[in-house]
Amino acid sequence: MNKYTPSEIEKKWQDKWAAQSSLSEAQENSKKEKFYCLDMFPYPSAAGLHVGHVENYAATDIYSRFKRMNGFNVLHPIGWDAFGLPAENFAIKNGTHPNATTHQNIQNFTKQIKSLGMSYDWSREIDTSSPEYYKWTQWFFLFLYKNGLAYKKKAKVNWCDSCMTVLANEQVVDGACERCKNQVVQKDLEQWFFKITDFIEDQAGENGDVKGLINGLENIDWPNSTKIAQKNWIGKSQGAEFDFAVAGTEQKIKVYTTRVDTAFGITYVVLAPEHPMIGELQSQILNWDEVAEYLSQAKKKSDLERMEAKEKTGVELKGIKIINPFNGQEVSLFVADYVLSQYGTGAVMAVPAHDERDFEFAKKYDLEILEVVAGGNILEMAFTLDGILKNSGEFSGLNSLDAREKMIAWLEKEGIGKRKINYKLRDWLVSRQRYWGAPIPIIYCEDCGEVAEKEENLPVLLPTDVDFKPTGESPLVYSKTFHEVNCPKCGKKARRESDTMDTFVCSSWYYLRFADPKNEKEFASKENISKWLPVDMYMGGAEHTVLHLLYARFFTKALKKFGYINFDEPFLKLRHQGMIMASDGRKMSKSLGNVVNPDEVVAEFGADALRLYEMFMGPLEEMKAWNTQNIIGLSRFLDKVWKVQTLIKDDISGDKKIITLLHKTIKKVSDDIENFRFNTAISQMMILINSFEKEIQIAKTDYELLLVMLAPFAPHLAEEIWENIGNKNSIFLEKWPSADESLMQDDEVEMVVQVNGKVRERLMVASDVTEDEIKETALENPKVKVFTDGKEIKKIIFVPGKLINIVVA
RNA sequence: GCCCAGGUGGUGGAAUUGGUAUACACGCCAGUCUUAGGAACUGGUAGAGUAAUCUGUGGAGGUUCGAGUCCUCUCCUGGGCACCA
Repeated sequence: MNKYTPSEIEKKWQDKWAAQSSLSEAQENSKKEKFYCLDMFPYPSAAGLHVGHVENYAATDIYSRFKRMNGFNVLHPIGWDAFGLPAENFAIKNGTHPNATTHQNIQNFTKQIKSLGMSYDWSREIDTSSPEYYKWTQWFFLFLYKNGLAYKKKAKVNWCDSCMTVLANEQVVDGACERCKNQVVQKDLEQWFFKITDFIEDQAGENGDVKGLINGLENIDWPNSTKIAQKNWIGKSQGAEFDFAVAGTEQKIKVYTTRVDTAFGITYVVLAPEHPMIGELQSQILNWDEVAEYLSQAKKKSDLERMEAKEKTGVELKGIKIINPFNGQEVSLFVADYVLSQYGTGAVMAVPAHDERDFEFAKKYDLEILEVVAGGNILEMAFTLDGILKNSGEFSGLNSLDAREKMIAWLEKEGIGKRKINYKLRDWLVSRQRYWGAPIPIIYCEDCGEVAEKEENLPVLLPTDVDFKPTGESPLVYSKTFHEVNCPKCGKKARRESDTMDTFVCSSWYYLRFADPKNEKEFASKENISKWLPVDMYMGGAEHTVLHLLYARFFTKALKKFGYINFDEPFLKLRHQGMIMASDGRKMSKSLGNVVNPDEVVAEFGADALRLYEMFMGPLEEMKAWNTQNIIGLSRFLDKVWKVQTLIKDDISGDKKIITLLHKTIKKVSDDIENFRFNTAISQMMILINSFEKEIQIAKTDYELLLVMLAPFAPHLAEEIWENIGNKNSIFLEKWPSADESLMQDDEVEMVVQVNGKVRERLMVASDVTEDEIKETALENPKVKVFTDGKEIKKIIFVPGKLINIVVA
C-alpha cells in the first residue's frame, strides 16, 4: 500500500469533483427537501484567505455534506462582497483600477477555497461589483425609494476626513472611523437614508403581518447574545414626554423621561446646545454672552470630545424660569453638552437625587438635590433604583412602577404629556462619496427635481473615466459621461446623483440572489425564492451582529411588507465561528507578523488535516489560539485511518465490542454534527480508529461506516480510500448511517461503588445488573468494608448501569 | 457603568438530565524498531505521599446520599454597548 500523501490525492479529487458537479450543486428539480446552508460571503481582500475563513467554511462544508448524505437537496453557494474601500484605497496608492484588483483577488480566493475541498455550488457564484448584480442593488434602492423608505435629507452626519466620506452610525467606533481609526467629525450634509426605523415594530403588510426587528427575534434560532446585542442596538425605552411652560410666555419645553416617577424631584431642566429653544429665548436670557460662548465651544467639540470630557459642563440660562407641571414650582434652565440633541426631545428634566449624571452636575454647580424615592442615601450618591415615592404630592406612598402608570395617566388627563416610546436606532445612512460602489439611481432635474431612474435603464454603470482620488465629493462628479444625463421624466438636461451606496446595501439582499443568480428580469423569481428561502443555516463572524444582520433583516421585512416575499426573517438559524487568534494570543495581523497562511498549512499537512485541526481546536463559537504544533495530531489520525485499510476483510463480521463502539460513534457523530460540535465528533472517531488499530482484522462494512462518517470532515482522504477498497461511486452518494440502539448496549459496564459519595471501588458487572445483585457484592467487597464496617447503613442509592452509593452514618 | 460569554492538568479541551472529574489531542518522560532520524511504534503522565490514603474544576459559603454542573456572595479574563435621561 502506498503512503498517505495528501498533496497527490487532494488535487486528484478536487478535479474529479469539479467534473461531477451534481455532487455539490443544488438541484432545481428534485423531490428532496431543500436545505439552504449559507456562509457570510467574503470580501475578497488582497491578503487572501484567513484561517478564520477556513473555520467558517469547513464548518458549513461539513454540515452541507452531512445534510446531502441525509437526503437533503442542499443549496450551499459562494460569492464575493466585492465593492468596498480597500480596493479603492489600493487604487489611489498604486493606480490599479479597483476592478482589476478585485478580480485578481477573487481569482486568488477561488483558488484557495478550491484547494480546501469545499463543496460549493460554483454555478451560482455572484460578484456584487458586477453590473449584473448591482443592477439589482440599484433596483432595491428604487424599490425602497418608491415605497417611501429611501429619502434624502440634510443631516448631521459622521464624516471621516481620511476616508473622505460619511459613515453610518454603526461604522463609528468610539468616535473614530471603524476602518482607518481616524477621528470622526460631524458635518451637515445632504445624504440618503433608508427608513429602517419603520420596521422596529410589527406591522401589517401585503403578504400578512410583518414581525418587527425586535419581535422577529423571538422565533429564530440565533445565539442569545446576538439577539440581545440587536435589541440593545435598537435601544427601545418606554417612558413619557411632557411639557414645561416657560414662565411668563406661551412657550413650552418638551422633555422625555423613563423615570416620570421622580418628577417631583426635578430641580432644573437641561437643554442640548443644539436645542432651538435657546435661540428663541435669546432676548430673555440675561447672560447671553456667556451662553453664546458656551454654544460655540460645544459646536467645536466632536462627539468623542464631548464623551471624553471628564466633567460635565453647562451654563444656566439666567432670567428664564420654567414650571414643573406636577407641582407648579419654578425651576431653572441650563444648557449642557451632556444632553444629546438627537435623542428624545433634546431636553431632559434633571432629578439629581435619582440620576447619576444629574447628581454629578448638581454637585458641581451647587444645585438642589431633592429626594422623592426612598431607599438610598442621596447625600452620598444618586439612588437610581425603584422605590416608594415621597415628597410627591398625591403620588407619595406609591411604588415607582405604579407611580409611573398613575403619573402618565395624570399627564394625559391634563393634556400636558403622554406615554412615549423612544429608540436609539436611527435611519440608515447609505450614501457614500466614493467610487467603488453601486451608483445611486437618482437624477436631479431643474424642472422635475429628484427623479428615480427608470428600471429599464438599470444598471446605472460605474464609469471608467474617473480619477478615484478622494476629494470629499464622489469621484463620479468628475465623470461627464456619467453625470450628464437627460431627465427620465421630461427629457431635459439633468444631473445624475454622484454618490454610491454603502457596501452593506449589496450584502443586504445577496442571499436572495443565490436562489436565482442569473435572472435578468428580476432580482430572483418568486418561484425560486419560495423554493429556496429562507436560509436554513447561516454562519459567519460575530462582528456582523448589528450591522449586516440588522440591515438584511430590514430588507427582508420591506420585501414582505410590499408583497414580494412571504417570510419576514431571512436567516432561521445563525451560528458564529469564534475568532482564531495567533499563537501569542493576539489578533492575527500583518503588522505583528503572526498571520498563518492556510496555503502553507495545506502544503505541509494537507487540506484534510487543516480542516480537521480547525474543527478540533475547540467549540466552534469560542475564541481560540492557533497552535501549529497541534496539527500533527490530526495528521496522525488521518494516517491511522489510512493504515487500517490493510486490516479489512470482506467476509467477516465485526467483534461485538467493536460493533457497539461503532454504533455509539454513529450516534455521537450524527448528534454532534447536527449541533455543530465538531471537536467532540472528531474525538469520538479517534476513539473508534484507536480501537480498530488494535484489532487483527476489521470487517470491511464496519470500516466503511467510519469512512462515511469521516467523509464530510476529510473528504479527500475518505474518497480516496473508498475508491481503493473497491467502490465505484463517490462516497458522497452514500446514505448517512443510522445508529442501531440495540447494538449500542455494552454487555459489561464498570459499576462505581461509592461510600458517602466517595469512590471506593469499581466493579465490572453485567450491564443489566439489578440493585439487589450489586448490593450484595458491593457490601462484601473488602475495599468497601473498610469504610462500612461497624457503621449503620442509612440508605443505598443505585443508578442503573452507573453507580451504587452506600450512605453510612 | 450596563449587557453578554467564560474561568477545569504543562497546553487545547471533554464531562446528555446533578452520578466515575480530566475523554480526545498536543507536549513531556521512559522504552522499541532503526546505520541514523522522527511528523514511526509501545507504555506512562492532575498534585502530595513509601503506602493506605488525602487533596483537587478562580475564591468563600450553601442545598444534596452525591456538585465542574444547582443557589448566594465574591474575584478575574474576554467580547459588546456606553452621557440614550
